[in-house]
Amino acid sequence: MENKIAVIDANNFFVSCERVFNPKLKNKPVVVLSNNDGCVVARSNEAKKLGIKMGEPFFKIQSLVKIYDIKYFSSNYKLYGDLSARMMNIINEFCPDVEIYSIDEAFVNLNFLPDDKINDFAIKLKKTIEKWIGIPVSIGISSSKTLAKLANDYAKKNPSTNGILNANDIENIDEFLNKFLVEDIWGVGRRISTKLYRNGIYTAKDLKYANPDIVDKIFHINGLRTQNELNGLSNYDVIAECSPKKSITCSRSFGNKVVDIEPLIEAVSNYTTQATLKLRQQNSLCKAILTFVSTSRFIENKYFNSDVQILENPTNYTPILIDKAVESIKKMYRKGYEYNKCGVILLNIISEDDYESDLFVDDNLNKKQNSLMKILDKINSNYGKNTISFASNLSKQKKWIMHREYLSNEYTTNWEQLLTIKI
DNA sequence: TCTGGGGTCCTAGGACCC
DNA sequence: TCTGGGGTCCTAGGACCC
Repeated sequence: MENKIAVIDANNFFVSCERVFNPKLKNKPVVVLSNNDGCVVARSNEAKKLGIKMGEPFFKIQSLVKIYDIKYFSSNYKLYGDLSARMMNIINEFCPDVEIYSIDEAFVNLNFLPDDKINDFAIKLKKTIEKWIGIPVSIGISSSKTLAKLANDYAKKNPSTNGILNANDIENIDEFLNKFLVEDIWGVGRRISTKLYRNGIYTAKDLKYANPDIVDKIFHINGLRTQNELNGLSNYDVIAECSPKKSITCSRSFGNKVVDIEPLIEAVSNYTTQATLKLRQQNSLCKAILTFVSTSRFIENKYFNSDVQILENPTNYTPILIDKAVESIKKMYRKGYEYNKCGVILLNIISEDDYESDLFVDDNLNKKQNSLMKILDKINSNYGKNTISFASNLSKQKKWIMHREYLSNEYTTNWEQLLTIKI
């Protein structure tokens, strides 16, 4: 029996989320912007047709926005995160093994179904998601993740499929693969594509039959895996358990340029607070913290620096990590630059359970710190983020805070805003 | 004026050891 | 003073994903 993997992927997810609570946006060109309203990160099909590219700076499309009356929104991650969770719950009700791959995408294992039930099952799943939460999805099915992604891609772009394609049903799979350039394949980016083209490998079909030695030379082990997957041999399993993060990043571009050290310290303290909360939520400790500062990439007077601090003992205690990050900022800060971004990355993450306390660690102190953090997390989760926060996070004029001028309401997580919906 | 954020995996090369 | 080769660990950087 053939292996059966499906990938379920929301169409233009952020835009679709905005449309759920604002039906007037239907059939109109809509874009969603990145933090600070900088770039376009999601586009409706109508906006795609106008030639707006993924990642395009918003200021560059101003004239298009006016001419075509394009609607635009800041990223509303609370709303998108909530709708994503609902979508994943529905998928989970249908399938035992679900791998949540990204905010809008999941791989599922369909081997529990007989072959002749697959298509009806996919239709039902798609309809249920659309009916219950109003998000349109596409479904691709095949014997490997890579082929399922191609099937999904095709289903999304070709209305005749009704948004679902089971590649296991395709009679002439080579003909199908010949429709895709190598750069359309999951795991093949721009750099590798260029090298493949230079070697005469243009389409997915070409890569399927390419000389493995050449593939290995330019694309290494991952290339060979992708090649296997194109041949229908699954090299990437559906991994249902969500594994703890191996690194946790928190960084933002600033709303305004920053030249003094104080706002940098304030921002980095804030980001460290957010990152350590995530660390505690997955019951982990980290052994190191990397802090970085940078100016814009697009100006002459550039500066980038990063600094790693190894911790004496693994920890998830916010004050210790803030101290380290602030120390790094002080070390890296240079006068005369216009900073536009800083951030922290928690590294060498281990599970709390795996940490056997060191002979020299004051175990009592550890326990006190732990319970203090738990109380703080609880209060902040019950009474709102930043009900209690750290001294270095407090300031009246947060110059660095990001702009989100065109934010929609948090309809699903804030009931007061729910009442403002106009139908 | 205005150009995102958060991840993972792999490789090459250096340091070190025997 | 000369100096091989293999193994391991670590880190920086590259490439990719959404």
